[in-house]
Amino acid sequence: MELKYRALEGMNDVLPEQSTLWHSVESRWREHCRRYGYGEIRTPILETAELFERTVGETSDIVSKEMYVFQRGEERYALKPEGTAPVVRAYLEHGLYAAGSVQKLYYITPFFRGERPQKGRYRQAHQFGAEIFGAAHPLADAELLYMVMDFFQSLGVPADALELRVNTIGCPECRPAYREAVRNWGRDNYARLCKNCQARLERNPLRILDCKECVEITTDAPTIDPYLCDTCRTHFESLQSLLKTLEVPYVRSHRLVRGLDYYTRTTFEVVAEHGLGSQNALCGGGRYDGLVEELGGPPTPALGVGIGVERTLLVLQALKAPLPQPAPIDAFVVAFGDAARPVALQTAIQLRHAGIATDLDLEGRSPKAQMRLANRSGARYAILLGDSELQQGTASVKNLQTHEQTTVCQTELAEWIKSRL
RNA sequence: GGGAUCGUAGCUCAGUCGGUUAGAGCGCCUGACUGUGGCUCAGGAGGUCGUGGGUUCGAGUCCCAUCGAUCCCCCCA
Repeated sequence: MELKYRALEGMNDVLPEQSTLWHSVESRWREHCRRYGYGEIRTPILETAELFERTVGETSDIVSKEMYVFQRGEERYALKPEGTAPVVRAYLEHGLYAAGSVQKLYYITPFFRGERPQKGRYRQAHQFGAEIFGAAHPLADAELLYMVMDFFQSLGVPADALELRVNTIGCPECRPAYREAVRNWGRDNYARLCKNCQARLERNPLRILDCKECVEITTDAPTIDPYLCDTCRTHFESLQSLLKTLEVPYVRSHRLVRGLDYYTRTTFEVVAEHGLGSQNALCGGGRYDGLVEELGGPPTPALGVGIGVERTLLVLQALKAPLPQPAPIDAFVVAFGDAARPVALQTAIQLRHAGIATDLDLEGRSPKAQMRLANRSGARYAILLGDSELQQGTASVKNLQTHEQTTVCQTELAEWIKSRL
């Protein structure tokens, strides 16, 4: 069949078979966040493009070449390319800082990036997010990291299938000096750097550390530790000590600098060994202590995480975890003869009102075909209605597993089935 | 944005050296059984071989272009 319309490149439909899995992971996330004291926030898919240009950064790949932007009238809009900026915007817009103390917000959102699709990377993807506002203490970092690893464990992903990578990238106090140091090192080693990194040198030298092509060369690049200010160093040290106390395994990754401009101090990601191909980061996040103020709010320390839903699903799939099956219906109503068809519909509705998942043939099919449908539906009971049942005000109820058949008064039908499910 | 591989029925795939009317399994529909499913048997529907062009007496098969899918680089969830 030649298709006139198909889903756009990198955009996927989730069919009923798959959506059962989505539901189970989504509800797992909701329950998990509830236990950790989070409230849900939902923000629009569309924001003014400027929000992301200001926060994610004009030079970042996400904004400069992947963001879906369009104009309508005077306003430039963007489909959200990530989850944090809109939440910060909403946090300010609704004065959530006025509630005092710490605010914890979680969400499930689609996001959009115009990249070439590959395994684990799509143009519309979905993200579980969690953000903490107003907590400067490393306790917040530790709790967030623990929560993330705890989430994967609750999904049945064994700890040794994952690697938590943690780093600090300093703050506006101490990072400039480090950035200069990396830049100077880069100038000294200019000829050895790849083309990309030569360009990065002036614009965003820290990203050189993240370059796969230059891995060999950057092993002797300066590390941030000697440059960290007292506050940043203490923060990072106590986070690491807390992780040890909580027995969260992690590795220090000097290369983890992240591609979004708003990060300060703690950055982290979780990579999976199996199931993800080359896009192996399951989640990423960090601290963004300057972002709220940058958007015109009061100085507010904050941090957050984004977990890729599709990638999580791929990892689960690779683990061969048993797929959650959609719950079958409870009853299937079969009409023998045309006179019974309206009664069958009424009966189905009556059972549904009683909370019994019920279906029936909607094509006027033969009894035999209806029985086939009943069998295929997975229903426990077939409710058979024919002339004789209609006359007596009864229904023949057939248990499709045991083949047992009983006559039940139509008025007692719902109760009879309910008590047996 | 660059690259590699792949496009035959709803799905998974055969299809020889270029040769007559396009094949299987699964799934779907009907019947055997006029009011009773699964199993079995019999029959049936379903294809512009992704699309367009070219080579040839002849193209699913060879060539070119194009669209799409998958994966990789880049980047990131």
